[in-house]
Order: sequence, then structure tokens, then C-alpha cells
Amino acid sequence: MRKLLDIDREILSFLKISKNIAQIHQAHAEVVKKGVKQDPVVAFELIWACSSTDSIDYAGKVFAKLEAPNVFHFTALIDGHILLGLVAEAIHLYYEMVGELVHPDSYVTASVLKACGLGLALREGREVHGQVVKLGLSRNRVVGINLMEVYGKCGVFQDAWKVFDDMPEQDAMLRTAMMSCYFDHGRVAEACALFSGVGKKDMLCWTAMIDGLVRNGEMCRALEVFCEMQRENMNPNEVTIVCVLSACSLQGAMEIGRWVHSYLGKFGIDLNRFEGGALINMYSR
DNA sequence: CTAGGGTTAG
Repeated sequence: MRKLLDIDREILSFLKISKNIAQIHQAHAEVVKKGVKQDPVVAFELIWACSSTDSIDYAGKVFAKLEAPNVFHFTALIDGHILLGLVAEAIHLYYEMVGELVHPDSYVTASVLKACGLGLALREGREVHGQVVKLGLSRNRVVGINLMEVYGKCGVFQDAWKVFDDMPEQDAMLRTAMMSCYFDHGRVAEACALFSGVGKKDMLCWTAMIDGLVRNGEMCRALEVFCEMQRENMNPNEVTIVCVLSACSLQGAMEIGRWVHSYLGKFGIDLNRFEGGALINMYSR
């Protein structure tokens, strides 16, 4: 007789490659047939697969049948809700989890803080912050960045800076997150100052800068930064391209837009719905 | 014996 672990492994590898709801249904049928639907790892992979394919109702059904949901299951379900913008439900699930005395870890804490930031749920964010301290997660990078974003998005910058300063290392990622928060509030000068303070700027930092300028109507400066990043031998990716095309479109900078368009191949970028949409938008103006 | 982080048009 095969061990449960061997059966698990087969289903797990199938679950991990399930990319659409049809495959997930098939995998779920296998799980039920093999009688491993209460296996925590299998259940996690199943919920995770549903959550990452926008099948949140199905994820919820699988979750509801679990006899003893653990922190992994809650995290997977919470992340699925966040993906669809259902942040109030995500926060609610976290409270439900704590109420059921399931011990929060850094992953689920980071997830609920992400939801608080997106939902501008300052009160809940502060509560979770208190738990972060109690749980000893204050120095966790992902937790810290999401906590900073809660305060930044809610406009309480002094609290955001407090979190920033208390992190073990103030690197490019942290500064970029802070910069985006200032851009969210139209505070371009502060955002630019942060950008200047980033020592080694990576792709996300450059792109976040361009995006922030575009969102604040600073088209010329956005295009300047785009040129500057290439002088620094940084090749734009598809996200950068969408931001730049958007700037070109709003600015009426057709020459630059055409130039970017003709170089999509050089950057190794295939048109997807984002770039295509941005191009159509630009030319139609 | 499970998983993640900052950037995506209008």
C-alpha cells in the first residue's frame, strides 16, 4: 500500500501546474477521490490555486469544508480576496483567524497589512501594528514595507517614517515604497527627494518614479527620467513602457511614442494587452 | 511539510 505522502505528491504536482478553473476542478475531484481533502498541504495548494486564478468563491468553498484551517489556508484565502480588491473581506478573514486562535505569522500579517493599505483601513492597520510588535515581527522586511504603506497611503507620514527608521536596513525597496506613497498624495517634491536618495536604483525604482510623475501630470519630467534610466544602462521593461506610452499620449509626444513603439522588439517586449492598449490610446489621440 | 515583497492605460 502506498503511503499517504506519495499520493499527496502526485496531486500536489498537478495542483501546482493547474492554471485555470477546469484543471482545478479536475484536481479537486482527484483530491476527493483519494480522500486527502483534509490534508493540510493538499488543501493549501488547492485554495492557493483557486485564489491565484480569481476563483475566490471556489476557494471559499474548499476552505469552508476544512475541519482545522491553519495559517496557510487563511493566508491563501486572504491573498485571493486581495487579488480581486475585496480588501474588507480580507481584513475580516484575518480577524476571524485571530478569533479562532490561529497564531499569525509574518506572511499572513504582511497580507492583512497589504489589505489595510489598499483599503485605507488605518484603524485596523494600527491594531495589526500592535500585534506585529507583540509577535516580534517588527524587523521583517515584507511586514515593514506593508506597514509603511498603510501609514503612507493613509497620509500619516510621520508614522510611516517611524516604521522606515526602525527597519534594520533602509534600502532601495523601502525608499521606493515611501516615494510611491508621496506620489499617491501629490507630493512630488518629497517623492523626488526620496528618489535622489536611492543609491543603486533598480528597475522598480526607475519605473515607480516614471509612473509617479505621469500620475501627477509631470509628463516632461517622466520622459526625462526615461531617457536618464537608459543612459544609466537600465533597459525598460513592459511596465516602464506602459507608463512612458501613457505619458507620451497625454503629452502628445508622438515622436517619442513612435520611437518607443519601434524599439519594443529591441527591449525584448512582446505586445500584451497593456502595451497594446497604451499604444492604441496614444495613436488614437 | 506548504507561500511573499516595492512599478502596469483611461
